[in-house]
Amino acid sequence: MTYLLADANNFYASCERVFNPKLRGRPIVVLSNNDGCVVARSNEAKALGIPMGEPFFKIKALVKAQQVEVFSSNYTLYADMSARVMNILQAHCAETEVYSIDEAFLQPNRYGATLAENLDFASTLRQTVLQCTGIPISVGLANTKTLAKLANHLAKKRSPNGTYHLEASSPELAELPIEELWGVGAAYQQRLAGVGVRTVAELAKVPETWMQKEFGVVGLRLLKEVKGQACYGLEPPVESRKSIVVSRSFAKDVQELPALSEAVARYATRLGEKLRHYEQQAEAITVFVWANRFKPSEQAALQCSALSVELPLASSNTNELIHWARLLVSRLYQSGVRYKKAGIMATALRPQTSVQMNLFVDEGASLRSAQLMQTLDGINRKMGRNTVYFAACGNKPEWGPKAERRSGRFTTRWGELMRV
DNA sequence: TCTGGGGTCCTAGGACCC
DNA sequence: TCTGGGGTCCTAGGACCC
Repeated sequence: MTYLLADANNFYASCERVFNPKLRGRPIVVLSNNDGCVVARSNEAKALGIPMGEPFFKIKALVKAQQVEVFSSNYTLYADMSARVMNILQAHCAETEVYSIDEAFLQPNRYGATLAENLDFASTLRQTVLQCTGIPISVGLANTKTLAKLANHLAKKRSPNGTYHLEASSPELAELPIEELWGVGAAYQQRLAGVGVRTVAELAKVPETWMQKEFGVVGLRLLKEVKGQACYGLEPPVESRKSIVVSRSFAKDVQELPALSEAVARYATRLGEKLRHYEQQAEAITVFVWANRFKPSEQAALQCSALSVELPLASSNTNELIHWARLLVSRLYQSGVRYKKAGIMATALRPQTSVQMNLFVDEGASLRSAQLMQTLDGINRKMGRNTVYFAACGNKPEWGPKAERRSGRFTTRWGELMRV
């Protein structure tokens, strides 16, 4: 069985380039929320030595000197471009697993195809996506997902036509450091380096019993996948999430309870929208607050604190979510702490349709509030997010999000169509 | 001055039960 | 002297991913 991993090259940067041809050949970086960190770089930006995840303020001088093009995240645009790419992949492959916004595992239509035929298929697929969307992708081929990911990495680095094939016996594995492997993060890398395992080929020689003892079933599967034994298949799309989180950093530290409370009310609003969008209700919510970890004076214990509550009745109602969120945040709040970030998480999710009755709850009222939410969502969908919102969310706060360099939402907003 | 956001899975340990 | 054993469920924390 052959797995293909199709992965867009520098996806966010490529999206920006599609709508602005002047950006061709230029260094581009895309920033995270609040214009905080670098989350995507064009090849030219990588060549300038800008690392992934670098705080923006640290590269401002370089950006100016090298005339790097800088963009705030435009997730509306990226999500729409992603859908276009995925549609094409799905149209050409028998089986697909959309793994993230910019990558998908695929299986081609034909069984028993030769390697040459599969490589040819991958190359054609790449051409098609580029032609139809303007997004360049690379395709890795292998008989396990882990090796296909690795092959994709090589396709980007070494292959002129953006495709690459690997197998367990490929000599390249001796040159590839283990941290390039899907499933090896900083902790695994360190522990493996501690016993002298530094390359993928070295990992492949480790006894399975040792691996299982030290790294559990996750480690064992990793090892087997590297040796060419598939442990993971294509996953069907998840029909319901297990948790939903909304969290944001503040553009400025927040020290007062009313401001913190407003922020959490906004996140609760967004959480309600997401829950209703997925037709789910939460049985419990958790509120988090983070002290600014870059201010050494804060007590370490306060870096992140959280409180949860079980809702009396599973809900996706913004009004109720705000009510409980404000209660939790008022109990978490400590004066004198500089808060940098807050968030809210819905857990114990259940489908919206299964109505849980409760003797002490007025059903008529909950029906009316469901209608209110529908109306609210309808207006905000039509007129733009936050056209109508709860007073608890406040107005134009100081801590509010920063996105000073966002490009137009060219494909989803009539008012932001591309100008030529 | 400025440091992202949203997920999943696995494991260990405690509570509880028979 | 000597203090069961095994199962399930839940949660917190750690690891990973993009």
